[in-house]
Amino acid sequence: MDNLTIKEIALRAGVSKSTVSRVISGKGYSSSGARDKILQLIEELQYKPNAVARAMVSQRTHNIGVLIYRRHHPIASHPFYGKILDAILMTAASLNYSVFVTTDHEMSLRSADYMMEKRVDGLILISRLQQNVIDYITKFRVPYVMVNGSTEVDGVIHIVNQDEEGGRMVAEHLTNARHSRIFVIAGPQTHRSHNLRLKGFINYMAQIGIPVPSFSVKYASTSTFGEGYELMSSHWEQFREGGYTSIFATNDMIALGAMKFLLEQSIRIPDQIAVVGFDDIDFAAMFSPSLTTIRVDTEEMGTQATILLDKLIRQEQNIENPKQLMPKLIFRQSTK
Amino acid sequence: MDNLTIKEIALRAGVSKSTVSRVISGKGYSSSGARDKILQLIEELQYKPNAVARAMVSQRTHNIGVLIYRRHHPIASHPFYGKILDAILMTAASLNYSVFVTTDHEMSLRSADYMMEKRVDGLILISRLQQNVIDYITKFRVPYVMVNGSTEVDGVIHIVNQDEEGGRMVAEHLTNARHSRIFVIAGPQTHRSHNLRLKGFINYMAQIGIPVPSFSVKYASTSTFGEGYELMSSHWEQFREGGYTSIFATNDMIALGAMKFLLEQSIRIPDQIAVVGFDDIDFAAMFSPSLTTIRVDTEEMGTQATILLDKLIRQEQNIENPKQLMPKLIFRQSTK
DNA sequence: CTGAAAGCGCTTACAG
DNA sequence: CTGAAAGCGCTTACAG
Repeated sequence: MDNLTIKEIALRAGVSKSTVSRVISGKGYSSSGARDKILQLIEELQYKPNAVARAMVSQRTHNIGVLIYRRHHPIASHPFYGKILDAILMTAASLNYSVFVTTDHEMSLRSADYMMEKRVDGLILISRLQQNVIDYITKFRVPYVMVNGSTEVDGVIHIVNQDEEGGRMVAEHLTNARHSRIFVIAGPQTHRSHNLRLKGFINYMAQIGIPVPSFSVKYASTSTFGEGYELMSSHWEQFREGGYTSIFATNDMIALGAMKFLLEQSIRIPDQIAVVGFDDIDFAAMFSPSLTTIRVDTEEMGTQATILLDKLIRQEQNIENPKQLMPKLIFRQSTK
Repeated sequence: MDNLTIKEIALRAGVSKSTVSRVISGKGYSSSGARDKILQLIEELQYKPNAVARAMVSQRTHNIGVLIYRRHHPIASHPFYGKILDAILMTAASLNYSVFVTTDHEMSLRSADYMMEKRVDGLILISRLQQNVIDYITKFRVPYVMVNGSTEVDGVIHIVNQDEEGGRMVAEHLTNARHSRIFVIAGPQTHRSHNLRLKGFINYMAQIGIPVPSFSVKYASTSTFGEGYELMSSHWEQFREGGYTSIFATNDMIALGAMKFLLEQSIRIPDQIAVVGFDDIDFAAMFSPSLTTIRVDTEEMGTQATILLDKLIRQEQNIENPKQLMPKLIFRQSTK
């Protein structure tokens, strides 16, 4: 059995390819006699229209590409970006798109190149995309949306969390619980979200008259578990002498790394030290003690991104830039 | 600027489309004069060949599809399958394939359908695919490989871990540390890996004369953290009265859930109870205490799968069925 | 209601 | 070394 084409169906049904095409698409007229026979043949022979040929003529592939940039290894399996990807996958399926997933470590233009050749209908760019990539993609006039990117680009749909507000929430939560000596571990400040989370936190503290001294803030070069552990370990002396009673880390991975170190020192959390993270990755709830954190609605991010991209692709008018997502405090054992 | 095609390049270079096509592909002759001019034009105009048109004529899309089945939500972000996916993504890129990622909750044929229409060059099927899906895919003669599937199908390349051997390793590790009262929490036995892990464990115990009584084995209906926690909680009385000194769970998620419960009861791990999991997901090392487990080489699984699929696609002769991957004991705090 | 023809953007023999 | 022609599997006006 060779590739089954519309031609074969037409032959067997004793009609022309045009007629077959019409009944498949449901557009244009067809006699019920022809229709029944063709439909039956399709069922019987399990004919599937060739999407490649369709894309060729319609100039629409019904494919979208997801480009995720991460310097380090885990990508799809990343506890935060993976969630966004999952939501994209679900939503894309419901809108009848297939999705190409591409990861890029070097942020070379190579992965973008692929997408251009494949002629995807649109692109979702996740995480810290560099300007040259954005320029490049723009040049090809492919519709795209950004999710949790590091930069704001004019006129580009960019789906982000209200990170500054989240930072404020942390400060509020901790100070309400009478903490005033708070140690901060901040992720890479080149990334929009880490930067704003820290900013929101610091501003609130200043406002209520408990300014955060700069020596209380340590900067991590990567937002990883290992880095959280290391930073906590290397500043342990300073921490004890400083009389800190709590820690805010600008993401859960860093917070969890720090907690691991504390637990190994037999510190009781939250009795001796309270800890707050940010993101609400799955592990945050599973860790023991579970981690109080600020939930970022990753599902909504992925869903929104896909829906908006679809609108862009269909050239819908008046697409409004999405509102920034509102984060939410998740109160767990680490501050209870 | 409209879509830039080979026709436009030919026009500007003052040659025919055939010639342009030849210099792009590098096949066939071309005068260096023509070549230089064409190459320059391509560079200047940033021409990208349309992959859809290419696929149309070559009957090769250079796309592969990854089909992951999970009954419950997390898919790409799954700590185990996500890792396999990452490895596939990396390897596929190096072999010049783009990858469609599809997830399916209902294991309907719908997602398989998409793949057939898109005419992917091949498919990677992950996790518990049902027979009807396999039959369906087989009918379309699309090359495919299975990874960590639940069933063995004759003549199908199936990449799996030596789970039975892994189960044996756990038994050996625990008994070497003088544990004889071992409580077992086993994941769904319909899944090949959970089944074999348990089997390997039980057989070894029987061999060395410490048979595992059936009341010491509890079955989880899903292999999740929540289920591990619940099972531990609901059998806590029995556990204490049984004088157990250790736990083996057939995957890390279950083990971690059980540990979380134990820690909440202020049990000291491993002093009072030792715990061993299986998989070595990232979180196993991060948990406090870190979890002793059997590492499954997910990276190798994904890499192998992709390489073998590529061979299948290129119709290479004598492709040998891959050896089952050897697992490895990772000795951590939970049994130290 | 239906068929012939042209075309989507490429590649691949085949002449020259 | 190069160009004209046919074809990959569809869809879409356009006649009839």
